[in-house]
Amino acid sequence: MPRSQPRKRATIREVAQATGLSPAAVSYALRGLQVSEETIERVRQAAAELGYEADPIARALASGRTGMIGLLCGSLEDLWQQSLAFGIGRALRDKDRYALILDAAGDPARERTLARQLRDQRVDGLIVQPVDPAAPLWAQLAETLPVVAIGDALIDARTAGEVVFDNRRGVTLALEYLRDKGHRRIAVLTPTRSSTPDRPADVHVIAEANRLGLDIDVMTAPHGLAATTEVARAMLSGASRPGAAFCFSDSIAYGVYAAAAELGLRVPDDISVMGYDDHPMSGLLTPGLTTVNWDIDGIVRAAVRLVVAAADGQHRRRRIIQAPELRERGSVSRR
Amino acid sequence: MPRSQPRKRATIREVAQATGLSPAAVSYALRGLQVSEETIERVRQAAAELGYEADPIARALASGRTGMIGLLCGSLEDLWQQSLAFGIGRALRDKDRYALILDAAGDPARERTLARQLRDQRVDGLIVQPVDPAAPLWAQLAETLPVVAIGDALIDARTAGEVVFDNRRGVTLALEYLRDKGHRRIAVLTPTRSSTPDRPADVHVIAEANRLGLDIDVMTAPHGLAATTEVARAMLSGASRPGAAFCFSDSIAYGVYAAAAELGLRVPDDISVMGYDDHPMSGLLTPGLTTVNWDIDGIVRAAVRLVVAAADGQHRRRRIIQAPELRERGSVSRR
DNA sequence: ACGTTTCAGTGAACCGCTTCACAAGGGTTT
DNA sequence: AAACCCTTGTGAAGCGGTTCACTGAAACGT
Repeated sequence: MPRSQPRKRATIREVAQATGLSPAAVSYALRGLQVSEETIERVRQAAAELGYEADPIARALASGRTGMIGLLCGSLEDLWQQSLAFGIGRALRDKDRYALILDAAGDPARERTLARQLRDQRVDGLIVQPVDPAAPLWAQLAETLPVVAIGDALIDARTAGEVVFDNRRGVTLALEYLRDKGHRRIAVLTPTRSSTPDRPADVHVIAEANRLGLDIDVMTAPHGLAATTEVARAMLSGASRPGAAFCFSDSIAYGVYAAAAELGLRVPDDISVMGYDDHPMSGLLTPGLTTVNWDIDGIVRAAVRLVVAAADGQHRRRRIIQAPELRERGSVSRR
Repeated sequence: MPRSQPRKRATIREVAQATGLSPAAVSYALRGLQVSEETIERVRQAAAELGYEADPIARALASGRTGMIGLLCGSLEDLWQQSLAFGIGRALRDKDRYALILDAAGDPARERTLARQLRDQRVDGLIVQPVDPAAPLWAQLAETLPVVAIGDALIDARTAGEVVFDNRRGVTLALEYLRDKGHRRIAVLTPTRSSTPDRPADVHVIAEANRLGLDIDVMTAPHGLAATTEVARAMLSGASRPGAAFCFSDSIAYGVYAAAAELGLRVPDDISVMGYDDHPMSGLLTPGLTTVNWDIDGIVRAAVRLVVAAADGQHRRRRIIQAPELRERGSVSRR
């Protein structure tokens, strides 16, 4: 049947008419509630014939739920976070839910705006990897909406769950490894964050460095390969080049590789590099990037499980701690 | 002011009450329509005081528009497509619009379902990188919704615009390059697609190979580094290893690198590799991946410009052809 | 035989905004 | 002064579902 005009969609009222039922009955029937098996079948039939499918927007307005889960990423410029977002999107889809993915781009103000927007969009739950975990907004949101935080778990609120990176452990792993390899002077490259300069991970770095008697020099790198490369270039061509660079994400480490290549320096002979994340590409570089591995699949599963459970009304409120592992490849030399 | 209860949001009626206007007037005022400057100001004031913000869902239901753009990706497992999706998301945000990103995961059936869902979500426009460009669905959708296609531009419909990859040219570039390097026996690795086996790019490969007198062997690789590596491993350890592998995406080429490393083969000495896309990581590998570069920023800008223009009612209906460039690095050896 | 419970289904209000048709008032034209 | 327009604003009807309070009939217990 050719359909010259984009015929208007069938509404619930038309299905009601076709079946001789009330719209209410149809509404119930389609959700398998309240009505007899027989009616359900009859309604299904009619709906199929009319090509009826409930309008998600109208449904959202009336019921206050959308079936969507908001995903607010810290910065999608980071490749690992891209993978994470993609993984969560896929895991949600497997649970018949959809992710509304937004990117705070490292900006706390934007993060707040987007979080509100997500709430206004009536997402049934929110997974957030907060740029600013200390924002009071999270507590506010968590009162009305299941919020699952991924990260340093500093959200001081009744979240529906938290997937916590044991960054203290991750940092210890990395720094002890570097120390054991004989490194003392270490550049630490952390992602730029407009606010929250005293992010726990950074704090751990400083504390651990003190404990281990390391001489660290913290510098921040904006997101994006080009920007990171620039920072790395400055670090590498400075008067006194450190022996090792500890990068707070594999993406940043990639920038160090790029800068080193430009300057004709070799990894790890001229500069040792450590990453943090373990992105799939890290194993492909030459030399392979030695890094701190977080079980990304585990994180994805945990976050999705928590948020979906909470959205379905089962209160779990669990805190799942992610333990890191050192993934030794070849980017750190003995000194 | 402490807010123990998550006080209900203000509605337009309350703003109307506060200003002594009708809800209609408030609605107009907030959008700067129909009413006097003075009233607009007064309404703005009151809205700010009440913390009023229009409910996007109600607005969508009443007006039929959401401000969102749907983005339907072919397969987000591909790193280049991840970058593309991320880029489009960011570009849209810069235009005060939001992307609803969905992933067809290479499955035409899923693609159709998701496309319909996007339409039902009342997206104002749709950017799609179709898995199955021949599906009649596109024509249907395009009648009621601005659709911008990215890819081989085979969508036979009144799209709002198309960003076309000149794959013929890209393939020619790659294969001529390989021929000039003295390669004759070439493995071609293309992404698995459940349907549309005669994708134009593949067709071009065959045609060009014939023209150039190359001996090609086409094999398909599922998405994902692990799966790709497996296919590459089979290719590399087969009885008669080809001299070069032409991979239809950089992601696939990464799999070849991985497999080669596993098998102790060197790129390019034991196997030459060519990619297609030019993902940022390709320059960081050792050796750098020689590939066909598509201007990803240009694609992002073009797609976003077209879809936003169409969503705003300006009919452009342009077809923008993307010309590829050969990016020579070190993964192909002279034979 | 009668009151009570359960089941299947109904009607209407509502979710919060937009938009259409129309009206009141003031300014211009003829 | 009548006729016309423009501007600013109103009232009410949607948009397409959900949900609450309720009804009529059948089933049940005694």
